[in-house]
Amino acid sequence: MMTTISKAAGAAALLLSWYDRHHRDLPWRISPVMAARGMHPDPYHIWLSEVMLQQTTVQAVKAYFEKFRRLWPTVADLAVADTEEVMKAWAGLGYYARARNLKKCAEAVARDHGGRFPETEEGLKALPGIGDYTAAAVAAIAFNRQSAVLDGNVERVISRLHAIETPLPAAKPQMRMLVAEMTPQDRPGDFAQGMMDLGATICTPKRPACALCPLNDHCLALKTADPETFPRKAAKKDKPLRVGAAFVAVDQSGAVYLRKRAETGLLGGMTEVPGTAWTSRVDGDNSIEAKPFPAQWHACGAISHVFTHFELRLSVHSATVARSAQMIGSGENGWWEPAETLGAQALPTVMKKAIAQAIPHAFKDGAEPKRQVRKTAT
DNA sequence: AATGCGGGGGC
DNA sequence: GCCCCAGCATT
Repeated sequence: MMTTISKAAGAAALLLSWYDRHHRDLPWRISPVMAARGMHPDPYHIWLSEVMLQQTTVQAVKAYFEKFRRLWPTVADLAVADTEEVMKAWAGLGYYARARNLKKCAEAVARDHGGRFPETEEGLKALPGIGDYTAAAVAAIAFNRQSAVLDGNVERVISRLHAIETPLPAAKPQMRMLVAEMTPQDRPGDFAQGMMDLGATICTPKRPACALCPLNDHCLALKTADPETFPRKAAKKDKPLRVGAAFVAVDQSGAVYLRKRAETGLLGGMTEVPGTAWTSRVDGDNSIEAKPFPAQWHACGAISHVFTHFELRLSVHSATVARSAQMIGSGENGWWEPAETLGAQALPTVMKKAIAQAIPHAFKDGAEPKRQVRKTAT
């Protein structure tokens, strides 16, 4: 047992040394050099970046992080922000429950904790949108706590170091124990970030650069097996296909008719154009009752979009509609959005695709997804 | 323990 | 195409 502990401590020292030399420069990060001069990370920045980084790449997060920091410089600013403005700023980043919980969390910190984040894992995890990973990461990075930080990168590194045969997610408790054993009392935050940087740049899913790895002499998978085959994972299910129709109504000024989706579920709280339900049946056609206005609707192709658990194909229809036109059905909570401000709405990517399909120049400055030229929805 | 929940980049 | 990404909430 003592041998195991010493080995872990030696590996941790190597990892920290590597991090000092090879860490990435990120907008929310205090470099080891600056930390040595007494600089501390802002817990608000660490929390904000960690929530954005949940299942999201560093590259995608950078611009959003800067935008949020500019719009809401402190957690108090975010706590009093308009939720709709937060959804607009988050649009395109995905997993929109994160944005709703981000706002709730900021409110809870302001209301229940005097505007300061709790410094313990337990206290952090009690907040909306903060789970095992984020609580440990914020505690370690922002508050120098010796927390075991386990994300997808660390899972890969640990599974290879120990050649863990148990597939994920069953192996997580064992991995967490091994990370806890390896996490140093000194600089736990840098250790966590170092492990994640290692997983992102050296210990990669495909073709890991083992020759450059500071831990290669400790890696059981490298000695006895093929590191690339770790971590073991349960087989994943196939994605079903769903189909539907979307209706892009444009008035004489170029404004587009939009409406708000339900607060919960898929794309919860985000903005959309009217459309049919998305069904798994390819034969049915319920597009008639979903048209928002009586008009000369004309089919203008289809778009395809892949979500986490299904693929969607939407046939897109467009029409020019007088703003005074009689609506079909009732209970619509929609509005006419001017063309100039379309790009600033809380439109998820699939909706931008649909609008761009109907109005090729609807979005300027690269906000426009690639126009898809598919002719049918099947 | 399993499922729902976005979007983009790498290969 | 497939895989993965600094996961969380809910059942």
